[in-house]
Amino acid sequence: MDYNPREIENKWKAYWQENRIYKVDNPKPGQNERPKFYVLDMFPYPSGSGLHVGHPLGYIASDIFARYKKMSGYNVLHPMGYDAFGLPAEQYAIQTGVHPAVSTEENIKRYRRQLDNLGFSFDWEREVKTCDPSYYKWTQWIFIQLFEHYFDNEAQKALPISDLRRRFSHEGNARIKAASTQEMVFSAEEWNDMSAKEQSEILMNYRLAYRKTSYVNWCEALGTVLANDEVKDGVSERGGHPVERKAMLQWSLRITAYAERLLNDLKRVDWSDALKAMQRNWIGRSEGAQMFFDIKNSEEQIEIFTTRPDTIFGATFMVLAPEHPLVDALTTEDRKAAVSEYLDYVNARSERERMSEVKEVTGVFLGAYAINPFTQAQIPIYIGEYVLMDYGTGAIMAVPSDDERDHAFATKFQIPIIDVIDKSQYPGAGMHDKLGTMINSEFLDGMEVPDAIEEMLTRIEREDLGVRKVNYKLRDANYSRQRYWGEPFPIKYDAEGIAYAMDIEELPLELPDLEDFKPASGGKSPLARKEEWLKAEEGFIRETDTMPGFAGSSWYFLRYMDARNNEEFASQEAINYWRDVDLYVGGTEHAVGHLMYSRFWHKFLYDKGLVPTVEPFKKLINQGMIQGVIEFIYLMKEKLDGHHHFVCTSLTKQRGVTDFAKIPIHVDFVKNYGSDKSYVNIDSIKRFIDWRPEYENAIFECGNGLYHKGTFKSNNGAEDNHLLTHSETGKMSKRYFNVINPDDVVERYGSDCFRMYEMFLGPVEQSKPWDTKGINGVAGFLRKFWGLFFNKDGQFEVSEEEASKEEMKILHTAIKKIREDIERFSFNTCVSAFMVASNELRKMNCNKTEVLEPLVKLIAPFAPHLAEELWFRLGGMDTTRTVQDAAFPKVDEQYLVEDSVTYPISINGKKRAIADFPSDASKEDLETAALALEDIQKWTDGKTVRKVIVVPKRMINIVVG
RNA sequence: GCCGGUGUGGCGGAAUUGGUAGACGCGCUGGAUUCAAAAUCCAGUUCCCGCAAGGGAGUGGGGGUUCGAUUCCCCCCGCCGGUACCA
Repeated sequence: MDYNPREIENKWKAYWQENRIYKVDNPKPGQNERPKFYVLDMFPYPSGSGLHVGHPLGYIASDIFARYKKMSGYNVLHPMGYDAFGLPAEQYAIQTGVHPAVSTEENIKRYRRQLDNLGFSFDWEREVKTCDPSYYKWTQWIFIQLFEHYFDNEAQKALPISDLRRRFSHEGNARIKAASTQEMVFSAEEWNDMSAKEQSEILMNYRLAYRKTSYVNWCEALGTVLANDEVKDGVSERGGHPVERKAMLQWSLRITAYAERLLNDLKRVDWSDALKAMQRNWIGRSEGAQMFFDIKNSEEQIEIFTTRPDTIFGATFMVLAPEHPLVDALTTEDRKAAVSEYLDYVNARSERERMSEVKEVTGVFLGAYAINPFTQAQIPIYIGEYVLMDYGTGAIMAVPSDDERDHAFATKFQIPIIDVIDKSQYPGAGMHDKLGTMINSEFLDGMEVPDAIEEMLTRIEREDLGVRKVNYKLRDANYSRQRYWGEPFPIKYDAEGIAYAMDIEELPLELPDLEDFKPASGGKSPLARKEEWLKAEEGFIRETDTMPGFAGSSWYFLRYMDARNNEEFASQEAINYWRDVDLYVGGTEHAVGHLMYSRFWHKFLYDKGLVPTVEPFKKLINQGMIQGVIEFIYLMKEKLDGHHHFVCTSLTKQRGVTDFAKIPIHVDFVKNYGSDKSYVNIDSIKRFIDWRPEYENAIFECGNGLYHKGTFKSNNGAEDNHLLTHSETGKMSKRYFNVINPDDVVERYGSDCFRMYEMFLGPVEQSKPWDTKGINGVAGFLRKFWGLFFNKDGQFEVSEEEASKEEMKILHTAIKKIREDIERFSFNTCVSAFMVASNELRKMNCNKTEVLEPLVKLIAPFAPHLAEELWFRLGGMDTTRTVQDAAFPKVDEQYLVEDSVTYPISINGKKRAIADFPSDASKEDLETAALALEDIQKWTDGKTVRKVIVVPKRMINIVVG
């Protein structure tokens, strides 16, 4: 029988499903001797366009690994679900009126069908959907826990708000070191005298989930605020809409409290350096001093943060952020008009403009002066755009001699510049390098910069001018979205506006039905229009914002451990069994968003004693993107015989020619596709236009001259009906005719072939283009592999004869290679090893069970359907339900022992001969034998052999002079 | 700018601790089969010189360490990703 993937794949998919082959149990303690292994994929957002060919890359890799681990004796958790709340479904609802729940459910069905098509070993009985009330009940529950806890900086962990309340009433807050929004000091009496409202406002400063007015990223087009990681280059990551700064009352999560732990614990995880670097960057730790500057004729002080206290003798002015609270108070009468004009200018500028015009220096003098605490000099105070309100203290001491921005500012406003560091000893050092010798700095003169920094920090603390301080770029995470399709906050407000968490018994707070999904007026969520829902309880109103996309995804990996639990987010028994994710596979786009929030939530749950591990994801692999190949033709306009012709050109920018058209061409019309000689001819362009008439204009009517349809000239001027095409690698997109739908590939080649081909493309972590033709190689391999089990008449026929030593060597070489390569996630070389083994066995006409049976087990993680069919035919099903229950083959080293070794023999490092020598030959024997070779004597004749290097089983190198 | 990654045939890529550079696959060339095509099979395929035997060059460029470097070190260049008034 010929290899017919469709037939066998459908058969075994049905069998797996019926027999619940991939169901995974949570064993009772002591019940299951097998060690656990948790393999997780980042769950997808079920978008309307379905799964594309790049998605499955990571899923296939993790599926292979999961199956391999299972066959190696592990109890493997390998679940899948959907990140199902999100903006696209809501925007689709606004456009079409289709309820997000409906479209999301449809998309999920489609995703499921596509995933099933690829033969994954997911345990679907553990499926989670973040939009399901039985799931988001626990998202809400975790939010309440965050609301009910604060972060104690001494204990370096989260503690209950009730503890804090108790301590306040006994001792005030002077001795409490906790992460807080605003710093203030009160005594126990003061606390006890406060109204409930005042107390609640103070507690808000401490809660890990808290509400405050802050400048947020407001996106008018999306009608919602966005988190920092959802904004890229001043526009929204989704949709690319402009984002502006706006002060709003918002929920936030105090992730900054965990900054130090998030940074330090990166040491404990096995992630790529690139990813760790991204997280480190995002956290952005810097050490320095927080210090106060007095102001001339004022009681106020300006608090600044600096990493370079050593340069303070060069601080000749100060700059505040335009939003700084002291701006108004410090502005003198005569400067009011100028300052107000500047503030108008700043407010009118979008985030985008501010970012794109970074180089331009703007600012205005407030009229006030600060006192440099070390020189006692009066230095002018400015406001300027380049100082950001939400980093440090929103104010800086400016040292124009050692900071490019301060320098530019000082130059523009003609402020004195005092050199304080002599860098002449460090010719390569830049302005920001902490190198040099102090000058013009009184007691620091002559000191090296690092020593001067330390000396200043000590003095600042001793003289009570400030304190050592660690600052982070990481900001608290904005947690409110003015949207419908997200988790409602389990929060209600009383008449005074005090926020209360709902009781756990009341959860989930379900999202009510709506007909109209447009945002409500005043930048509010559409939920604000749903009055009966809003005022569900006497005297209380609900929060109308919903939670952001990262809420549900910050803990889903824990839910899989016990996905159907209605009493807890997951039972302690389940969590203590599965513990953490051993292997996590997903894209880099979540490097600072999801991966940071999940770690934060996990650490919080760890503080609460609810999870046993400090980090949720032990090892992480980022799969690369699968790109498309885009074939373009370039047509250049040229006047010939009074007509304009389009002329093919390989150099689009030659001779300053700008009047050309760059047309993407469907690969079906390209000859020699993928090579540098690929071309289209006129006939195929005509066919192309028949097929896509809208392209006729693009091809024949760019420019406005006359032209001859179908007359082309090649690059060298000769008449030709060929047009060279140019390939580029880029995004898969409909407009480039290069989108590959996995379903189509599976339809034609089968899912085993698709799986193996995606792996064969290259290293999982690398981005690479999809090459439509390359798949034939893998398809051919699978046919040949299948053919090993069948005779010339197409009958299944294997032999029980004992396999030869050589055949066993082929098998065990493959086992060794494939085991090692799976362990290091090198799946492309695994496929290659299968090809080598199968080619060699085919040459030997080997059909011995002794070789083929282990080979079937070996390929089972990669091509599960094919393996299952062959396993069944070999009779393996008599002992196991499925090949997945069989043990993954082990290497028997005895078959890998060689009698002889082929040695390359080099003269002065250049290979000159190859010879076989016994593998147990001594170094001396090898040397003698090598020197005796005819091919070698030719090179040594008349020369002195100075040295012979013999590396047993590797090579021999002869040095002659 | 800063941080990280990466650079190997016509193409995707392999070379795991410094030890035969180019595994495996695509593409291409030639042959077999066929009325023909597809498919399949066989052989070849880094580049240059040469009928061949053989020789030379070669892993972005330059230098270094070494008997020996794709691999280690220094400098430079290109590409990809992240980030950017972060004080």
